[in-house]
Amino acid sequence: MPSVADRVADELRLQLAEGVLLPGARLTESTIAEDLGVSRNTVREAFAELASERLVVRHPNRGVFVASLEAGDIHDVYTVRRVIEVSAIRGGGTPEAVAAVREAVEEGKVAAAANDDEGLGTANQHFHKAIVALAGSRRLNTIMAQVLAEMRLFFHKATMDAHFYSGYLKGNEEICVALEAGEPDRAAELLLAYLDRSEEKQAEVHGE
Amino acid sequence: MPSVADRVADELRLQLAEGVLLPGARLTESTIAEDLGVSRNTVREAFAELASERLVVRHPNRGVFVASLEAGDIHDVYTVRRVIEVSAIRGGGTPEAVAAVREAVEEGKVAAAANDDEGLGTANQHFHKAIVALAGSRRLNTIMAQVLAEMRLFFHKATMDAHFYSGYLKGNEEICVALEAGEPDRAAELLLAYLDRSEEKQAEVHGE
DNA sequence: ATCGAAGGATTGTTGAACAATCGCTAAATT
DNA sequence: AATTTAGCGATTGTTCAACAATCCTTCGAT
Repeated sequence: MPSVADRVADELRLQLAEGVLLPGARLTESTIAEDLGVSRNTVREAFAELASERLVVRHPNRGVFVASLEAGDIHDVYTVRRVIEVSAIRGGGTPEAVAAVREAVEEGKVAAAANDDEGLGTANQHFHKAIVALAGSRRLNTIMAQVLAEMRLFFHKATMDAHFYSGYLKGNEEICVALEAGEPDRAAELLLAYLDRSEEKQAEVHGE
Repeated sequence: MPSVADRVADELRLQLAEGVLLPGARLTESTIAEDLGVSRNTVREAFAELASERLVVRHPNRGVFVASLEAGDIHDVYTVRRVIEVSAIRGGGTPEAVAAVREAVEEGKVAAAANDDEGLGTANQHFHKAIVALAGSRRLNTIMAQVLAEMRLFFHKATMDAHFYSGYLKGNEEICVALEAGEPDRAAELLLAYLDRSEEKQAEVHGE
């Protein structure tokens, strides 16, 4: 039974992920409390949760705002991803963990066949989540989950075209094959190149 | 102007770091509110902050308890450290960042000369913080800070002897030298060995 | 001894209140 | 006219008091 504060946080997370709440938007305690039919205090607890995930930033005495990533933040996020994902993949991982990676790749193929852009995006996230899971660390998994949630925030502004995603799809397949072939170092190289390309694209789309 | 909730969180963090509050101990909202002269609601917000840092765990409807690391958690924490620290040191880092590593090493020497065990411990933490800072990522820095805070929690139970720390001291010096010599890969090897040794020791001290 | 039913304590949540602070507007000063 | 100042309104930060929900324990019944 999740607490009310958790449900509020979930609802807000959803709205953030779906782009209902755009970066920079202000979240007023009272209106959210009314909208969701909860107390202001409960909203406050939810805010604390979201703030700890960097999805939202608190300006003391001014309110909380949907986090918006600056150019520097994009590089920072990709630095984290390079460090974590590349290390995780270098370790190889258990057969089950590798199977999960494969599963994410297939999920992407299905979405691509169905022309489901939304599904392609989530499949891609599942792929990277599975990559990190190779390390078998609970803490790394949650760290990665937070980074991915943070990235979803500006994916909306950057709404990349379908070709972009299908490019990812092919790359993921290659990485997965290298992994399955027992060549984690090669997989790591491919992943690294992928991340560099992705960051470049993001920086480009995100302006200046 | 830190908010009251922040100050409460700071105070609790302090007590956690100093071992006033031992792992597994229960934190009752009302008593803490009284002790610190704040509202129960404010204590609640502080708890949310600490929980997000894993210093404390919430058992729904039961209360919050000082986090206590199980054997599995120790391995997990060291996995995170291996991934982040080794990657960070492999990148080499800017001269200023390397200088910060050197500074932490010297800090340790001073503490050792003064027979200051406490100081030796914090110098060691500064060293690893500086290692991660080589990557130049704000996010990685805060992640590392949290991991170190988490580790401080069970350092008390494990109160390692002075010889243990002085062994660290020598290792840190070697790593630093390798870094300064422009051999980050060798530094990474040393660091990795260090972390493995450290984990082993921790697991040993922590029982079973 | 086992099981189950009160009882007490603590958390989860609400609602209302008030001080502190911020941003804005309009008046006042130069 | 431009800039400073003063005041106003709105929102946050914090407290307090209450109550429902939940858990742990104790006590009693079988």
